[in-house]
Amino acid sequence: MSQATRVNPNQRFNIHTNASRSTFEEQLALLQENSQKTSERHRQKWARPVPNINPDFDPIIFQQFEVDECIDQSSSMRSPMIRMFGITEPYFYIPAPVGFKNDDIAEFQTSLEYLLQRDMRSQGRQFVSKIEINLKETIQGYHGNRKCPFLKMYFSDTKAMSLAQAGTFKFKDRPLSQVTFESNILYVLRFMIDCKVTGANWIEIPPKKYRIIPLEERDSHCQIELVTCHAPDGEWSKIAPLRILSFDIECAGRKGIFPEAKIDPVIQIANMVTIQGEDKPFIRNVFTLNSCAPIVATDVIECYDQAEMLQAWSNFVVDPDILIGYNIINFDLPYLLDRAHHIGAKGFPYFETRFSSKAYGIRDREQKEEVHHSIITDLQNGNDETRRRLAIYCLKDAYLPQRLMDKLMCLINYMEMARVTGVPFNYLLSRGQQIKVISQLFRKAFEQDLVIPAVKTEGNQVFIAAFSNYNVNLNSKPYSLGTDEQFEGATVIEPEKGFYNVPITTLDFSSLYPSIMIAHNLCYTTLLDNKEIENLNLKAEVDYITTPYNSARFVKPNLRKGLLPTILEDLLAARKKAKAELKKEIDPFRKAVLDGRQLALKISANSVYGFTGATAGKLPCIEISASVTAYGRQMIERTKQEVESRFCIANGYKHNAHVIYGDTDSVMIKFAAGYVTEKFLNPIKLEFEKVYFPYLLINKKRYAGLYWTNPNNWDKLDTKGIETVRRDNCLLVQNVVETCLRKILIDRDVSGAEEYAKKIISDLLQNKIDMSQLQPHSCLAERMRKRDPGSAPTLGDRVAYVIIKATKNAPAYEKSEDPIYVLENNIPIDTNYYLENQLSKPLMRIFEPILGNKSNSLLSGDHTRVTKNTTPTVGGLMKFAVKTPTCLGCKTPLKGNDIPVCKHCKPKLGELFQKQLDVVNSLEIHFARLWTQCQRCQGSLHQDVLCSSRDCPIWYMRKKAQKDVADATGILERFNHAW
DNA sequence: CTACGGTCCTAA
DNA sequence: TGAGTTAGGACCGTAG
Repeated sequence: MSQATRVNPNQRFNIHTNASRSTFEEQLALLQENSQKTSERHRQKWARPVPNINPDFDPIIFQQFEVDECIDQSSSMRSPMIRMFGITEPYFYIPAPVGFKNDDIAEFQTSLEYLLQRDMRSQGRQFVSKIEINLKETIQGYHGNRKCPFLKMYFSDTKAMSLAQAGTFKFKDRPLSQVTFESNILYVLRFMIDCKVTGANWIEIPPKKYRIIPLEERDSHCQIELVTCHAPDGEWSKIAPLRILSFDIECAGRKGIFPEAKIDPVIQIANMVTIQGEDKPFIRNVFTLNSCAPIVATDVIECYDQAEMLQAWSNFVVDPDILIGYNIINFDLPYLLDRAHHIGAKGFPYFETRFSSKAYGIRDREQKEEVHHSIITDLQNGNDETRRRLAIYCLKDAYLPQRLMDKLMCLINYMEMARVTGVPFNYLLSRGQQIKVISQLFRKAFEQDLVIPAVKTEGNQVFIAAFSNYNVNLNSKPYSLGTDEQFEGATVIEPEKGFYNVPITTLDFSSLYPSIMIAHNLCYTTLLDNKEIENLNLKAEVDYITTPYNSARFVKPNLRKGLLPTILEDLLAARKKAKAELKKEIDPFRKAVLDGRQLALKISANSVYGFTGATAGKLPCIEISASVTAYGRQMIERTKQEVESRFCIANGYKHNAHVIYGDTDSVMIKFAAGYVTEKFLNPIKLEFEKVYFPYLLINKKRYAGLYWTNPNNWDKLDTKGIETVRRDNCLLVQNVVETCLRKILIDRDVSGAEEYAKKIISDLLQNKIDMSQLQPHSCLAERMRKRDPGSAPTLGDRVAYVIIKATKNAPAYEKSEDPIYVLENNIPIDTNYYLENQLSKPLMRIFEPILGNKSNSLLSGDHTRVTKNTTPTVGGLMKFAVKTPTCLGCKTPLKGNDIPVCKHCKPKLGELFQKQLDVVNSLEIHFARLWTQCQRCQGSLHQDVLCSSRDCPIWYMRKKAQKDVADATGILERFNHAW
């Protein structure tokens, strides 16, 4: 097939896209009245070439990204339809009653149909399409590999199906099994599994198997009957040239009030469209309300009416595959939709159906540099030059190449995940981990004629499906796990805390839990109970194993190879393959794809264990998960023993090995004092792949060390669980701890680290630490700071705050204050609080193992006795205290602000004036420098600074510098009264 | 003052 | 058709 016949992925929206394209063109004519040239350029750029394909000769090949479910309105059946793929009918299974024959189907179907029509309150329609008998096996438990008859029941719609599966079945007045099979799987996923479609794979529709639907028939039935689904390997692991629309909006908020869609207009929308794989955007434009001066390499679309602008934009957004932008899910998109609704802009319904109903997105907590709301309005209300400045700002937010690249890599990882697990792309964003395991489980089960029960949970007790065909107790049997109980997890070896200035060897099991499941054949399909052991006359150790968890028993692979072990083997093998290919690959983009793939495979393998242990989940099996962890505990314990008993002086080695720590699947080993000899290295060469040297072991799950994988260079500073990797600490703590660790572990300079820590403490007590460093820096705080109408923090949100001085033992809520307020009102920060409550403990934890008792001097030395230039305060009353003016020479209180000095200091007036002038000058220089820095960050030296991001450290410094200048100038002015 | 439970985040 | 697991440190507020 030729390149020309390959169709863009969005061809899947044939019906809708064509429809919108016609209105798009209509509305373009409208737009042209305003800006003919520009819109013409747009149309040419945006519109995907309508491919000239002939259904008789050309196949359609595309990478599908979305599979969804809708009702086919045109069909008299109102059939459910998977868009672009065709029609499939939902179904589920129940075990057939004993003795059920093909002849019984008609009678059964009639009775079921009757019940459904009654319950659906619809007499004329047929709900049960078909019932057939299939030989299947339940996934739950080993039953001697016997297949049994199941009734596969097809329905005309999903609602009827869910009604049927919730009801009680009867046949010839005998109640049937309450347990249904495969009735609780998402319809879309069901379809994909049955058709062997995986997320983001390539679909090929051969010639003559489709037809191009004329516009006037665009709602009619899709005629595609046969498609080829390419498994995502080799050639078909490629990625379609996606169109990525990156955009940003600006709203004209009222002064000091967060913009609300009902009131405040959208004034600009900047857009960039990039094709994946190309480094420059091929469309760069900005829609502006009112006139706007030209911008280089950018189409400026001037609109003179709010509704017109929104319409023009919604028409512009015909066909992107991916939308990105700062917080567009939570702010930009909802705002646009609300606004369009409010002002009655036309053309949004289409837009709405595509982007609002399924609003899902990759969580994006980046901080946008904000233009202050009041400034936006001023710029908007200015002339076309000021609006141009705003537009440039808006464009800058829409396009950041690095961000684009990051998002793309992220996208690739997701895509690989979709392909590996088989779920549609959007599930990865909107669903959890379970669905991925379910998808794989159903796929593999399908191949082996296994059916999966829809388990019912009652409280915390999970009931296994039980039914007559297997002669298992018809009354459901609860798991051995009682209500509220948790199963035991992994072992964490008690750490021998301390600083190790010797190489610490680490051994770890790769993919421990998956390997355990494979090695011991742990699976739903291999789990045994007493009854089956008796029935099938199975022999312990010969036919089955008993795990260390409550004597759970599983048959050996020769009787039946478990489904989970098969899935895991496939995943691990695929990962091995991906890693091998990754090693050979040179092209960076394909490298990233492969890396994403191997990562996806690893995560997939690891989440199988979690799935079996999810008591509130779809198919929990504590026998499996608890056996896995029980084996794991045995293994780590044994590893410790083996290492210590084998590598010891008694066995002819030079040193005794000693396990100083271990967690779940790893052990850290110290080989006595000093170095490790060559002779000793040899026999366990492979295991020396990873070494920490030096190594600081602080506590369980808390350590840091220099990580080596080859003897010549260290790879990285690895820190686990320490403040540096935790997001709930303020920046000051993170930075200090990080720097101290680097100095100690990399530079091996303990005293340098001490000095550094002392300097920081001294700076802190002298108020020299910038405020942005003192704010809690958790992701919750960021979430709270998101642009959010009404902007009042909801319960549970964390607010940006700093701790200020208040009366001793004042409750925390009296001591915390908004940083902006603090800055503007000169409220003293409680530096001691930060030292005692935030900095001291983390620092002590690091220095204590190295310095012992000496480390106390860090917190009590001379550096802590600096003069504190803060005003003493009395709680909240401080706000009302009137500051008494003092003499600028000797600080004696004065009667009024009119004079600068007392009479004793009057002779020094000139000298004091000069001094103050110097102060003002140097502060102004400092301020100017920060100003320039902000301008540089903004990308231009010729404009005012618009940024007021609360996260930017420079911003706080600048704000503080500005205030310092103002204060110093105020003092200077007092001299005016003297002459 | 300590003990304890709740919250948050991380290790694996 | 809502949700992977357990172990565990650090911190905070409160009960006693």
